[in-house]
Amino acid sequence: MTDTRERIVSTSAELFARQGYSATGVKQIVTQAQAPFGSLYHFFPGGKEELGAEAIGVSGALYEQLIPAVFDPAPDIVSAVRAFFTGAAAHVEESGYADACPIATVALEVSSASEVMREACAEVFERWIAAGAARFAGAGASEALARELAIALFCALEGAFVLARATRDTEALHVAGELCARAVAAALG
Amino acid sequence: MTDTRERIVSTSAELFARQGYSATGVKQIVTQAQAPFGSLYHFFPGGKEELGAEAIGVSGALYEQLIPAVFDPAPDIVSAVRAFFTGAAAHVEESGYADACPIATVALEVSSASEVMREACAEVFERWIAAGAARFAGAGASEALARELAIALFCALEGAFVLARATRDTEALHVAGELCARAVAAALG
DNA sequence: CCTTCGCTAGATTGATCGCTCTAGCGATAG
DNA sequence: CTATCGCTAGAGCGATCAATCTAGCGAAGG
Repeated sequence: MTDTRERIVSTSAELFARQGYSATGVKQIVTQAQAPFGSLYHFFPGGKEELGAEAIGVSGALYEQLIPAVFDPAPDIVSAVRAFFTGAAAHVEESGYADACPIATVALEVSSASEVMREACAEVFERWIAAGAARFAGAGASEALARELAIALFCALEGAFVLARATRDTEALHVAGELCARAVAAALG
Repeated sequence: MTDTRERIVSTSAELFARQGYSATGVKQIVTQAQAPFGSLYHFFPGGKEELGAEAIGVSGALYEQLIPAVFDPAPDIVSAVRAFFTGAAAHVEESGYADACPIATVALEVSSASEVMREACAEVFERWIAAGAARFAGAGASEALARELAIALFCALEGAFVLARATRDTEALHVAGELCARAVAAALG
């Protein structure tokens, strides 16, 4: 029954994404995960911090799958970029502006508080950017340009998420997506 | 002696910016502000939430002043955009990656938890974007384009802040700034 | 059968949470 | 002088925090 451990991690990932790290209590996690309290500290002797770092990693791996899921079926890379933002906008709106980036909230919170958590977030972000850069490199960009485009796309998306959640409006996602699509077209056209 | 009230607000703004809303306790605020505990609830009967909303407003007004401070002395608007990002990068690095956007962390945290706080954050963001749009409109952009550019710039900056704080690296700020500068030049050139 | 051990189960710890309460200071007003 | 009132001052409230503790369940191995 490693089922319990998995349930704790995925519930943590969900709660951290919606409420942040500090606002989520370990008691809330085990309750919602329907897991015994003792199990949490059996699987994660390092406590909330160790659990948090793993939850970030799981969330990161899960969201990284969105890249091939959106880019593979797209006719070209510019369409893919556009589809990524419109898809994100739809998902944010459908969740009632609760689910945007599953890492960003925690990343900002722990940046000056927990080195372990900060590094976990940084690793996820780096992986996302590397995966994005690989796409742009595959579309003909030099290695340096591909990384720059991936970083720019990441920044536009994360920033738009912040604005979307605060204002309850997907306008920023559409504006940022359109601008990114045009920038990619200009750089690779 | 309205000095005490002011000290509570500015200390709150500082702590919320660095640690986030949930992780900052009211006791920590009054201790650091060297204010009596009772004064907090005298000035803010609504408690932490009322104080938080005001602190966000103060932070927002303070940071809005950076727009004229950077754009006014710049020779042209493209240089101003570039200077804004390099200035932000320098400030983030100097503070040991503690001070980036004073609102974003809180905005993400409270988005699904406190409507009062969420609206306070949204108002600040809207004000920033309106101020930015006014600059672009003054440089010849149509009203619609000016707003789009301001939103894009906001998103790029906020996203770069997220990445910078997580990775302890200003690369994203420089990449995003350069891309924004080029986008503005292309749109207004 | 019995021992071992991974895991469950939750009571309990001290600390801290946001907040309420009473008491009293000090300046102003009558 | 006394009364009023804005503000200071902090003790103390119940609740909740992350974390530790002991106790025991149940399947696997001998």
